[in-house]
This record gives sequence, C-alpha cells and structure tokens, in this order.
Amino acid sequence: MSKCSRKKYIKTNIRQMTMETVEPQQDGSVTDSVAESDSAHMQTQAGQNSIPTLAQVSVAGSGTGRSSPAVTLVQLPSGQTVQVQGVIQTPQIQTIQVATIAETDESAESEGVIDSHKRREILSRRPSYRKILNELSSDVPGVPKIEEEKSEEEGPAPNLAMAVPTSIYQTSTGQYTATGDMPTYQIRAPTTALPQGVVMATSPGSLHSPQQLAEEATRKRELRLMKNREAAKECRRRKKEYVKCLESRVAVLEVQNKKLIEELETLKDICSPKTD
DNA sequence: GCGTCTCCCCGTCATGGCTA
DNA sequence: TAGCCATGACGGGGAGACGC
Repeated sequence: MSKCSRKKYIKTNIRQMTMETVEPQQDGSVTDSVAESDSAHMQTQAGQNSIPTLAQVSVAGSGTGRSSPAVTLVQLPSGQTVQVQGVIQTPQIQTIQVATIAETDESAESEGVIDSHKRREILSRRPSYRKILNELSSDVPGVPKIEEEKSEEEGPAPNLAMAVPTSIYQTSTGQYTATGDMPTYQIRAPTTALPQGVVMATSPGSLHSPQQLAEEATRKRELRLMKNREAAKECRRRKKEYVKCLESRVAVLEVQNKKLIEELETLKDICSPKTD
C-alpha cells in the first residue's frame, strides 16, 4: 500500500470510528458520543457559539499520554453516562460532542450526498479556539487567554505579521517572491485554468483586455492563497496553544481531584467510629 | 540499507460565521 | 449581501523509529 493511500485509509477509518453512533432515542432526542477528532470542546449542535450545558466528566484513569488513554466517564445532562477513551491524547483530540441532530430520512436520498452533508453538518464550524479558550479562562483563573493579536511569545513572527504585498513577481525558478522582507513561497502549479504567467500589480481600474482580466484574477488568487496560508498557520498555532492549555488544565484538575479524594479519605477516617 | 509505520507540518479547498 | 476570516478536511512530504 502506498504511503498516501495508507494515510487515506487510516484517516478514513478514524473518521468512521469517530463520526458514527448518533443514535436517535425513543423520545426523538439524540444521545451519544460523537467522538471526533480535531476539536476539543463539548457543545450542543444547536448553540454553536454559546457555552453548552457541560457534561459531567469523571476521569477513571490517569495519563494523558498517547499510549495510555484514560477512560473517561461522561455524564450527560440527560443522565446518560458515556464512556470515552481519553479526553486529550494527541493533537488529534477526541471530543465528546452531544449532538442534537434533526431526524433524517436516509432512505430518501443518496447516501453519498447524505454522508457528505451529515459530515459537513457535524463537522461544521465551531467557535474559534480563541473564543473557547477565553471562555474557559473566564471560568478558570489559571487558564491563560489567547491574545487577540500576536503576542510577543513568538517574537517577531515574520511570516505571521506580514502585510499584504504590493507586488509579487515570478522568478526564474518558479517562485513568487514578494518584495521587501516578505518571505519566499513556493507556489504550486495553479489548479485552475488560469494562466501561470507573470503577475503584477495592475491597477484594478484599468482592466480591459482578457489578458489583463486573467492577470488580475491570478493576482487575486495568489493574494487569497497567501492570506489563507498565513491564516492556516495562525489557526494551527492557536490550536496547538489551545490543546496545550487543555492538557495543562487536565493535569491541574487531576492533581486537584487527587487532593480532594485524599482529603475525603482523611475526613472519613476522622469521622468514622473507632472500632475497638 | 530498506520498507513500513507513525507523527507532524504544510498548502489548499470548502464552508460557516461575522461584519461593513 | 459581498467580502473576509477562521477552521475542518484532505492530500502530500519529511523525519524518526522499528523490524528485517
């Protein structure tokens, strides 16, 4: 099996494992865990931007490492208990998602489209990591907030704080290089039918010929790609930060839990009648 | 050394949310 | 409502670990 197809296979399996088991209940509600990768918060599907009714989580094991996922018992607001492996294992986090999904009539539509739509619905937008973390931090003093703007922690972060280039040109090696201090990006062959020509700063107001229009379109595309590239980098950075925060929070809560248990035991010992 | 597995990172696309 | 932003999904590549 080739590397790529294997990856695809693995990813597909992971998705299948994580996207299933949304079981309609007798009363029409949907309860179960949609354990899902790449997101790490609990929410109801209905209120994406609001803090959901938190499920009660009890960690029945220790270890947040990859090799030894803890078994987590999650008590849903409805009273149902769901067993979940690992709150945080890897950056590809497992999530408990309490989804309320409208009834679907699967037999009526083609499965491929349905699957795609369902997946999209389920995986569709969540609040940003920044939002989630800031909401967490408002509850828990110890949790740091993700800054709205780039913090100094990463230094100048040259490729994040970049400005939109005013001119880009194609070098002989096929690279587009922005002027000034801009980093150099390797641009793949365009996936569209747009000509891979030399692009440059044309004033939008003076576009008449098809060639100029094409150039402008190419320029816009490159600009969009560059911005999205940077946005993706920033998003991933935030996500990592978010995961780190969650992991540290788990560690703190585990210690806290341990202390409370010890305290409880001590109190029990004190209060229990002595047997002679 | 080679093949495979696994993890991580990156660029791109698609899409929902937000805002002017 | 168009444009922009944020982010999940996908596919590809690099690198380290491991068994042979």
